[in-house]
Formats: sequence, C-alpha cells, structure tokens
Amino acid sequence: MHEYAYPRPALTVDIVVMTVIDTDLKILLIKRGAEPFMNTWALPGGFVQVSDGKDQGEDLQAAAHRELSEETGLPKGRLFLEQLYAFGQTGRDPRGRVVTVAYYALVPSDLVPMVCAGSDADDAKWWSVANELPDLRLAFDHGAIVDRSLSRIRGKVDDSDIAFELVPPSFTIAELREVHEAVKGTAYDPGNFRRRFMRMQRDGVIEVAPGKRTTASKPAKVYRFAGRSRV
Amino acid sequence: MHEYAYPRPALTVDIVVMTVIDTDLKILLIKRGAEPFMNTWALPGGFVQVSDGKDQGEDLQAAAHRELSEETGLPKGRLFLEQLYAFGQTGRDPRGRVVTVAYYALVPSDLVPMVCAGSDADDAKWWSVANELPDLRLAFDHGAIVDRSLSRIRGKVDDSDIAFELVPPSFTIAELREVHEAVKGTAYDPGNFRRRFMRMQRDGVIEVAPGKRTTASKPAKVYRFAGRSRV
DNA sequence: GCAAAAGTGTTCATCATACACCCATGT
DNA sequence: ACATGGGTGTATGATGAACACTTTTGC
Repeated sequence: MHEYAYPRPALTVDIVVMTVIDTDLKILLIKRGAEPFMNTWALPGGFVQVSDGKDQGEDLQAAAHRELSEETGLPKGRLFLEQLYAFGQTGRDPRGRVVTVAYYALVPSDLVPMVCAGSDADDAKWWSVANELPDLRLAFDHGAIVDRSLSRIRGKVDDSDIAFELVPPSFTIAELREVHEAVKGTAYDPGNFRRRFMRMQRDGVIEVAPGKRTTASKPAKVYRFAGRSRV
Repeated sequence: MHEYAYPRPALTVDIVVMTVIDTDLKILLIKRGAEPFMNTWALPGGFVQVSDGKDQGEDLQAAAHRELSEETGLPKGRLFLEQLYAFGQTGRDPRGRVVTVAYYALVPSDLVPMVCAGSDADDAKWWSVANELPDLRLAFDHGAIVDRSLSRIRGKVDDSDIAFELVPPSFTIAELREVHEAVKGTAYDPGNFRRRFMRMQRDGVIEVAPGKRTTASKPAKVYRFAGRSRV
C-alpha cells in the first residue's frame, strides 16, 4: 500500500497507432478483456510505472514505448512516437480519476505484419479510419483522442516529414503520394506532387535509392529519405 | 491519508504566461517561497485538485485557470490558455515523481496592470525573453518548458490567430506588427505586413473599429478582430 | 520645414493548382 | 495494340520578400 497526504490521480499512457495499408489510413485497436468497457475496442495503453523510491519509475515516452511493444508486438526502435495531448477530464474513467498522456505512433507499412505476432488474433485489429471508425464507439474518451490524433497528422503531413514514417525505407513517388492521400482523405494531382517531390530531392531531403519498382505500367524509380528537412 | 495499491505520481499544472510590453516579449515568473528551489524563479502553477470521491476533482484546464488567477491575479475569462505539453521525466522534482501538464497563456497588453494587484510586488515579475531570460536559471525543468512554449508560439504566430490574443480589443496595424516582431524576434517589413493585414480584412478576419490612434506621426486607423480565420 | 510613421506601388521569385500531353511497359 | 500510370510542359494566380516612394501628421 502506498499512502499520500493528498489524493493523487492514476497516470496512464495511451497510443494511437496509425499506418497506411492499401491506400487506406488505419488505426490499431485492442479489445478490452476486463471491466470497465469489457469487450469494447480501445487504444493500446496502460499505467505508467511509478516508484516512491529514489528512481521514481519510468519516463512517459518510455512507458508509451513499453506499452506499445507489450500490447502490439511492434519493435521499440524504428517507430515514430510523439506526444499528442494530456487528457484529464473528470469522469473519463468510472473507476476514479485517471489522467492519460496520449501519444501517436506511425508504423511504416513494411512493419505491419509484425503486429501481434505473439498475441491473440481476435483482440487486436486494424480499423479503417474512413470506413469503419465512424460507426465504432470506443472505450473511455478514446474517440476524442483518436480525433485529435487525426487532426494532428493531417495538419502536419504537408508541412513536416511525418509521411516518411509511414512508408518503407525505400519507396516510389506514387507510394508517398498515396500515403498523403490516405492521411488527408483527398486526391493529390500526380504531376504537382511529383514536382514538390523533386524540390525535396533538390534540397537533399530525399535521394535516389538503388533498384526500381515494377508497377502496373512503366517501372518507377525508388527513393529513400535522406534527412530531416526542418529540425 | 489516501491509500493506493500502486504508487502514483503527483500531478501539477504549470503555466507559461506571456505578453508583449513595449515591443518586448515577456514571461511572468514567480519567486518560490519554499523548498525545493527556494528563492528561485519558477513558473506559476501548482497541484491539480484530485478527489477519491465521486466528483474526482477539477479538470486540468480548470486547474490551470485557477492557479493562474490565484498566483497572478489575472481574470479567469478573456485569457487565451492552451495546453502545451506534459512533462514527466523522472528526477525533475527531487521530492518524488511529479508529472506536470504545462499550459501557456497569452495576456493582452491592456490586462498587464492587473497582474499581482493583490500580491507581493517582490515575488512576481515580468522577464524579457530576449534580454533577461538567457542568463536566468529557473527551478525544476521550467527552462525547458519555457523553451517549448516559445517554439510553439513562434511556430503559430504567422499561421494562426494567436497574435490577436496579445493586443487590446482594438489595435492599429503597427501594434499588431510589433507583437509579431516581439514574438519572432525579427523585423517585418511594414509595407508587406500591411498588405497581409489588408488580406485579413478582405477575408473578414478583422474589421475597422471606431476611432483613430494618435501616434508619433500621422494618426493610424484602428481595427478589431472579427472572428477565427481557421476553425 | 522636417522627421517620423502611415500608406502605396512595383518588381521578382516561388509555389499551388489545374490540366494537357508524351512515353515506356506489361498484358 | 492499348490501357495504365510514370513522367513532362505550361499557364495562371496567390503570396512573400525587397525596396522605393508619396502623404499626412506633430513638433
């Protein structure tokens, strides 16, 4: 038992895990196996390890990485993970005051098969943001967390490098464009996107990678991300 | 005494209060009156009220508003207050695990005199970001919180409406430009800024307000903020 | 009159958008 | 041969930066 002079909240991390599969933005949800919200779909996440001793426990980002790897089987490195927002409304958890620090993670499509390699197939699933999510009621306030996460990446995808976190290490221009389209839910003009892409190459953001990609038509050149454009 | 099965962190809110005084971006700091970091300058803030009962206590945003008004004397309404980031590194507080949810507040220059109307004059002070802050060591990790807050508003000032939160209800073009210059620390071309401003008027973001402002030269027209440009 | 700041004009480069078009390849 | 999608061309309009210039006030 741990005693404190004043009441304290429980602290959790929740992670919005996103990827693009077949030109479709998807979110990973876990089916809850315990009350409250038993059998309801929820974000992966859990309690932050806190210690009253000298070490004080684990950092928030480390907790998010740990929960992500524990609940989904994804590797701890190579994954983009960024803090999203702290959700601490009263009443968001019926058991008592729980504050959650939400993170969002971007999974490149080549890592998708790693998800839940050792977990039950029934309790983790990718959901299409456009087609399936609107009809789905999530546990707690996880619906609001997902909404904020979508706003965040939609706002960032055209002005930052996060799109590169959703494609394999090497990719074609069309693949990168499809990621943009899946995230924003709108079509991009292929010609104009290509020009934007060529500017990135001129600026050293991307570079040609060896090999070609055989497609439905003419084979496409393959590129790789070279470095952060804006630090 | 409050008992829990697992150790829990203490939860605080800290607020980076910013304003522009005389074309200079300033931050409000409070001198700590207790250990740790006694007599060191720190951000206003304090513990979030949590209850183990049915009501669960107060929301995070409400806690930030309350602390802001308690420690600075600023009014609870009329103030822009937005969540910045959750800081939860282990070791950031020597007393034990403390997680803080940081907010930033923007104070229009006409409200500056309200600060600390009822408080000791010695323990709250506006510090110039450009001239005084670099040499100042803050309590805890508050220096990092301030840095992130500055990055946030510098990134937003040209692409959102936050500049209007730093000027009085009615203002001249030059006043708004000076706010931009104070925040970014760079000079804006008066002619180009005016044109940008005129576009805002064309788009209905701002509108003419009654009256003129007598300046060092020709009197300037006065404007007021009409509505959010991007919702 | 003169300084200072309001306000206008002009030029140039960059970039988003729209859309037409050519070209190489697998079937 | 032909559809598919890679890749190119081009015109237009909005915007940002740089900078010269005119106008209106207070002193």
